[in-house]
Amino acid sequence: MPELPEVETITRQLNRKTKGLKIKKAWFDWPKLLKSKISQRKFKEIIKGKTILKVSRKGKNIIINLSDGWTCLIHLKLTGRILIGTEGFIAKDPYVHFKLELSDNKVLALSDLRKFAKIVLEKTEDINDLKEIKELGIEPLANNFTFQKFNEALLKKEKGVIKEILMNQNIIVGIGNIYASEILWEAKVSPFKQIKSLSLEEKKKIYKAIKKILLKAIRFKGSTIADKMYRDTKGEFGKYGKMLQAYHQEKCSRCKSQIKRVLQKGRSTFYCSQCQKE
DNA sequence: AGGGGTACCTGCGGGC
DNA sequence: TGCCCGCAGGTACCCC
Repeated sequence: MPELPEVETITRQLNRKTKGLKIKKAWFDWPKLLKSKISQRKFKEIIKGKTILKVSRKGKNIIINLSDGWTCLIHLKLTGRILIGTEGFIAKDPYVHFKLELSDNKVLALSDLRKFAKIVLEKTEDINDLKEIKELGIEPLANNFTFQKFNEALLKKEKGVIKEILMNQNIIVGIGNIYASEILWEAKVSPFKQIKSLSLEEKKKIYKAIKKILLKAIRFKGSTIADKMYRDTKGEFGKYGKMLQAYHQEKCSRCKSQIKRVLQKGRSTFYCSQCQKE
């Protein structure tokens, strides 16, 4: 489900609503969610009484810095949600598998229909050595995300098509299946183009589209599409879902041609065959 | 080393 | 109605 705009929205809300609060108790009913080497019992023991110092994002990972040198990492995968509210509000969601009771008597919950989400508890000093963080590519919202940096990142790969490269978290972080299609539509570049065959002009258009699309999607609090799966921490929809130009669309708003759907590496790609010629 | 296939899960909508 | 199939916003791991 969540790509950079959704995770960024959730992270900002989490930081605003839970920074400085204490964790009274941890609860979960799906132990496979914990991917730490730490046991379930130990996890509960460690997290109890910790203060939430800061919540930030690295790629699609939510990073929760705790007191006493501990950090909790959450990845929402396809159907994960973070909800914050009263016990009554949380109880309305049938897929809650993890809860933190907070010192303001609100609950921070992780809901996940498909149970793919994961939680890792690690010493803060070791967090950057985790494989899910260590290998991450460039961050498109960072100040140092210049065209130069983007171009260098693309040079990491000699083979492969642009759509798959945009989704490769080891090259550039945060872009998933929806925004890859949206970015290439905006840039008017074919998703089938081999990385080596891209002109400088095309790479510049993709670079601009990445910044434009991701920032705009964040302004509208992410994309909720027809399945209504994505919600923010209040349970509200992301409004960018209604503004998508390619993903699950019928017609190109620029040239009125049919938007086509094709499988790439098992994932649906949407593109305009007129605007995005190879 | 890196690519392909598959596993991890549940639900929904469409076709027969 | 019911069953089977394909599809879903993402990795992670095994095998060659």
